[in-house]
Amino acid sequence: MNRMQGEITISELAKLMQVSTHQIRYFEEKGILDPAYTGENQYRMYGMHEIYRLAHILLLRKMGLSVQVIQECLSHLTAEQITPLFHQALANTEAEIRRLQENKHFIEKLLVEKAQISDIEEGTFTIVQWEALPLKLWFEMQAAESLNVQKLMQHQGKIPNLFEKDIHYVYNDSGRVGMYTQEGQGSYDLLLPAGSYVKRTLMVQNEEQLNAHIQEFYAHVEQRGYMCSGPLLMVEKSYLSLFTPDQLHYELFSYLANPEEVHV
DNA sequence: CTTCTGACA
DNA sequence: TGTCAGAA
Repeated sequence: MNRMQGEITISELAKLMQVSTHQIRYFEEKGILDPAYTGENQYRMYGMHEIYRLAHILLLRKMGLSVQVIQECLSHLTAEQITPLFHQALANTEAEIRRLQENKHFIEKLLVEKAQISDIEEGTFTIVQWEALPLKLWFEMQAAESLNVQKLMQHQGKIPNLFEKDIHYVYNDSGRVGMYTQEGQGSYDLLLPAGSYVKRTLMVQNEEQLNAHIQEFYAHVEQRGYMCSGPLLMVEKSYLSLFTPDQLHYELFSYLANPEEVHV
């Protein structure tokens, strides 16, 4: 009987616009959406005008604008003043899309690598073919050292999403080890040549086991009569521990000069 | 039964 | 942002 033109209650408005009643009251508190009037029992009532207004607020909010800015948009600002805000919103959502794409790629990579773990029996030696592998230097340290907290702190920030990446340890002859990541952006610090490589994948729980496996790798190479030259490459894939708690995943590679003489 | 306000995590 | 209590 008190409905003059078919106004609706806050919960009806909420359902209509797919938001919570709490949110509608919040907008009111922030001074961007007043009810058409408030009725006898203090109920807020809303009409078409408020519905359109709320629709606008929701659009602006989707663009990532703060309630503060929305307030200005809907009151003071001219079309010319609002336009740059939309350009900014466009740039922001493009950035967000890129972020989500990266996220997607990493998840896909995880699943591919997981499948490879299941495929290859632990501890097998294989021969693999590569295209040239460009690597970007992260930092260098002594071969006897390991990647510890201090090293991480010293060289933090240079590599975004470090723990989603394959960390390449390149042990050269001079007793130093270079820490590299795969950076495809054209510029690289080290180019591992295309060709055949002896490969050994392994899982360890601590550094002693890792060192043991490295010795074993050398021994195996020598015993089989492989002619290996160049640095030893060790690839750490820390994210694979997601599948096997307490186990660290590494791959050892060494360039193979005489692949034709090799018998499996 | 619905909404309001205020408080809290 | 969701939830909850107490009141209207």
